[in-house]
Amino acid sequence: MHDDEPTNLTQKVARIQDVARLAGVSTATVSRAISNPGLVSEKTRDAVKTAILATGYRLNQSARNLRKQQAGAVLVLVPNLGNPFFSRILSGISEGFADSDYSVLIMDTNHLPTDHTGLVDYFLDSRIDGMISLDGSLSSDALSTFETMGVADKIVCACEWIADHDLPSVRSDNAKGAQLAIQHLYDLGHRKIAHLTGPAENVLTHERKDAGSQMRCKLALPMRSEWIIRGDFSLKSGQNAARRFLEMPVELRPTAVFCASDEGAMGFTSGLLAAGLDVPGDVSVIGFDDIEVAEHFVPPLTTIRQERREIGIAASRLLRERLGPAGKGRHDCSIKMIDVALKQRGSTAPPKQP
Amino acid sequence: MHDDEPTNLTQKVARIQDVARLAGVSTATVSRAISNPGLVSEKTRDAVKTAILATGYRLNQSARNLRKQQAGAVLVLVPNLGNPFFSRILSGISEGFADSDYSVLIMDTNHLPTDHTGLVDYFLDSRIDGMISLDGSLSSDALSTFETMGVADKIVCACEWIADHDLPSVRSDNAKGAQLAIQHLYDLGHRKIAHLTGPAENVLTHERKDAGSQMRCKLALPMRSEWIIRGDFSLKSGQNAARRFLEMPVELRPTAVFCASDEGAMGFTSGLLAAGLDVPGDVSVIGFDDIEVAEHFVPPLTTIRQERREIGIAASRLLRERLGPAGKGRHDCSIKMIDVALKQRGSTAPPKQP
DNA sequence: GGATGCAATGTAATCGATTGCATATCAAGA
DNA sequence: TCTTGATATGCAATCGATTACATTGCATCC
Repeated sequence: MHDDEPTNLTQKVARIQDVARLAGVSTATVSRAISNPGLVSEKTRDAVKTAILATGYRLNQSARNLRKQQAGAVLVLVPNLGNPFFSRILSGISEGFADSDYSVLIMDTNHLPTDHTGLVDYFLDSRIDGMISLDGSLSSDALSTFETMGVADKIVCACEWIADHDLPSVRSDNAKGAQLAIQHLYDLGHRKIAHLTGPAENVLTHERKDAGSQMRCKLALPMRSEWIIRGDFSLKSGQNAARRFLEMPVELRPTAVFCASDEGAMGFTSGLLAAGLDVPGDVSVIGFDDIEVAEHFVPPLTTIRQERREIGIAASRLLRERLGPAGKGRHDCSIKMIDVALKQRGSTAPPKQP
Repeated sequence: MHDDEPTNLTQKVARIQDVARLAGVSTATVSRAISNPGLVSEKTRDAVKTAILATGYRLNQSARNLRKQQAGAVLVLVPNLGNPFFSRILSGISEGFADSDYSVLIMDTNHLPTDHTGLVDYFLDSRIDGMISLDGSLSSDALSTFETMGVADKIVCACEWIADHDLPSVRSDNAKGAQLAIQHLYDLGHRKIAHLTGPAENVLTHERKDAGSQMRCKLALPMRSEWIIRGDFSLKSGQNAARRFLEMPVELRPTAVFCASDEGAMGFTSGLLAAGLDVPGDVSVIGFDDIEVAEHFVPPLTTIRQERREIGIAASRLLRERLGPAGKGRHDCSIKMIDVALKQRGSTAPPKQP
């Protein structure tokens, strides 16, 4: 009695029929006026436009999707939503799809069964048309399932990519980033430079470590195996690394550390500070990523900036190309490289005794 | 020539027709066997099951959605995806919908036009059936638009809620959290306790501040206006607060600070440490949220734990109830309160001179 | 004037599942 | 034997848009 509103129930939303009737044309014309305006005369187009406004018509996506045999959605796979590194990429992706008819689904692979084979069901159930994976650790099983089901060409990678598979991908110029980092430390006068790596199986880990090593080699810098400290991108692994660092005999300690991630760099720095060392006074630390907190860290973190929003936008563009009518038979392994830059802040300085 | 696979093109995916033919029944029966098994005899059910397996049939969600006049998706609004606080809630929500036919869309309100009125289009375009808002700052305009379009009863709030509107919501027991925090500091011997607030217009800010003040009042603790420091939940605002703290004459400085967020607490702590003070030696700091990094912070942060995954799960449950056939006419303003707990770690200790 | 071609529009089939209504079957009760 | 009712199933309309194909109108050219 107090919340019966029959008005809302009887007043159905307008369908394309209603628009057509009001505009004095057929539904086909209305449909064309909406999604292929070039095919309709200007007069008719206007009539349709007015009718749409008058009826408050809104296109029913479900109906369109059924007829067009599409899902109207894409899925984004994130290794860990709790990692703030991914947020900007996600917003870039959202932005990239904002002017499209695609909805963007986001899923955390952390909370998925480790066998990602089930993801193919999303395609098969026509829930998604395409996929962007920020996770380079998709199982090989999953990949081959995608291939046999013929959906592999609707997947693009961003940030991380999948070794031994030629999915198109968008990535930062990790090698250049590592070079910039080493070069920066070198220019400050550092000669004993350590590296805190990412997790063992990660593609980024190798890319950054190898490029860094090559650079040190090129600059004829000394290298010691203890100076490669295993980490996993996390704050905690950075703290562990600090412990390892402090265990080294003082004369063997590096004067600077290039960390494969900002979180690792921050954890490492915290660990050193807690032990009474000064950053950058005693040790210079440089990170990788330039996440939001990096510049608010104490000391503000020198790091390699990844243009995360750019990556997201580029990935969405890439996927949209592939999903569009043009990009059917494409199997070229395109790689879109996004530039990186050194952000010099307070965590790096010349060494005490050069 | 090298990647022509006509097999994949001709071999259409099975439709319900194909299953029906193979099982020797009508499509109606197949449909019922799938979504309302009780209506079908066991023998038929088995036959259908075998036929589904044999054909590799997968239900086409678009078709079902069109017929059932639903979108098969829900939208989650997040104030800021870059804030790791939300990740667990999101995974709780995902989990809550995992066994349903709903897809979960995630959207960052940060990157949306500030007038959220446009969100109603998602309903109108039949792209979503419901919405969970983690953002308490939805505009009043948007809310009334939702109401006039009759979709307000398909929205639930989580974490934050919307003042002056009676949307159902799931939230932590913020008042209890504030009380626990103050009580903890009191038990340690602190009498001069400051509070670092959240952003001014936020519902959580008021809830936590007011409950904290009441508690201090109840414990007959002194209160000074400088001891309420405005913040905005962010790391940076915590650092600013540290600056404010250090400007106070030493004799007026509180011995403990209850921060309305972990990020704020961490920023505040960094600021103090950078100035040479010790935490908890000189000042005890307690946060709110228990985000992942809290326990890896140096010192490990004492905080009020919110069961974020629980919140997400409860919110999804609440929304599913509302979307189900039963929950149509419900307009009760249900509030589901999730319990909080004190996590005692290393950032709080008895004051120096009690 | 008639053929030709293009532009604009209409007709109606189609996408694939769901479901109201009708029907068939069978057991129990009168 | 004939109802009656319950159970299981089938028929066919339906959801709302898209689009292949057909048609119309009109300008152009020989």
